[in-house]
Amino acid sequence: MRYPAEHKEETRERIVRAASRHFRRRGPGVGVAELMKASKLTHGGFYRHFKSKDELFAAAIDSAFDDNRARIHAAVLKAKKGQELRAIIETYLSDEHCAQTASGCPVAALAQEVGRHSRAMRRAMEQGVLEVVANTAQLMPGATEDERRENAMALFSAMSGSLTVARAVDDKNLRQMILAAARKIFLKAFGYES
Amino acid sequence: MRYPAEHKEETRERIVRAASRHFRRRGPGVGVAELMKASKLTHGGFYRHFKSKDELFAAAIDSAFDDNRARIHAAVLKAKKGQELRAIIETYLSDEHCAQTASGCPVAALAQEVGRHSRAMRRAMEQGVLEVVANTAQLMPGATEDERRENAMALFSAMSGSLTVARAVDDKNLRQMILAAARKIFLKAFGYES
DNA sequence: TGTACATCAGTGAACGCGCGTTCACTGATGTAC
DNA sequence: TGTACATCAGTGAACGCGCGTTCACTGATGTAC
Repeated sequence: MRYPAEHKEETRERIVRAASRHFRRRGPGVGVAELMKASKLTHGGFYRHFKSKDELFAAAIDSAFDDNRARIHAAVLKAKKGQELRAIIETYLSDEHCAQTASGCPVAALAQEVGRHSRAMRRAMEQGVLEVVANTAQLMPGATEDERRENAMALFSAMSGSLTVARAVDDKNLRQMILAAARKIFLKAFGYES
Repeated sequence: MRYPAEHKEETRERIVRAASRHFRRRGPGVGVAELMKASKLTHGGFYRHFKSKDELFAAAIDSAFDDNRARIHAAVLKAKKGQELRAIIETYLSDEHCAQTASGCPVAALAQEVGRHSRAMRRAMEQGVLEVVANTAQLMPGATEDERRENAMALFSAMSGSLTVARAVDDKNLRQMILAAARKIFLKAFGYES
């Protein structure tokens, strides 16, 4: 083989990561040519790496959940003991996360389109959501593991809605008001009386 | 004039209502030809009624918020005294609403795409959201009007996320679990201890 | 060590297709007289 | 009351364009000998 075995795999990864950001910022309608250009390649080479645009889209969702996990993980590490859940809520519903769609949560960016797409997409979304839930359940209130997972599920799905609506409105003050109001009720609902 | 003055306006309304359902079910990508076909018309006549597809899309969002208001209003009317907010939460997060994207909440169906569209779209979404908030604020907990509006804003944005995620996952049981978990935390957060 | 050949990631032109939009036309009905 | 004309919502062919995908080709490098 001409290239070291990792070369092709590295290129693929580069395409997936760039595409993941593009899909989140611009939506699933962004074209293959533009996605390849973002990795300094031309569109013709696309099919050496992916069977179809849909295959890339599914891989991009997975990659986006990696970003999400990293964001949450960083927030938890920085938090004081007992304040981990507060840190997650405040990070997820921060003005920064709201402004950074491209590196942000794939649920808040893509879930509505995924709901209209194929089973494969919905499974990619489902798997990502379940992973987040599994990773954070131990931080949730609840007497049983099931209850903690339910709470994690409810919290993340709900927070994604507040982020989505904040991004969908035109007025900047209203956007911040939505995020602030959401932080307030989630902090209260999850035991942080302010 | 050939037709009674209302004829054209009635046709326009028919197109908007059918398009509103189509956009919610299939996304903003659905074509003009298909939208017109849904009203038993051909695509050529489209521009007698709208300057562009975007103009129809904005009108369709407005129309969708009418459906939303009707759904909420019906739930409130049927509710027992003091249980109005419970009725709203249970209706919005019901399996039925989840299954009926076409007649359902436009925020849960379209807000993510709207966030990527023009100012005009975002304003249509914003206005719809503000109207729901204004219409339901008096049912919310809170000492001041501002507080009640904040709570309404937080509740509706958050519920739309849970509905969106429920629709985006593949597994039917998980879908119902998400809705149930969301109903539980919102009922609790808004004062209905179960 | 040097040379001929094989490999294959990446290139860029080309494809068929469906999109939003335009436009010349139709034909049912209202109006003028 | 009857006839010629004007109106305009709706039709369907056509437009330019960008899309996802295909394909013949390139050229840098690894391998064989």
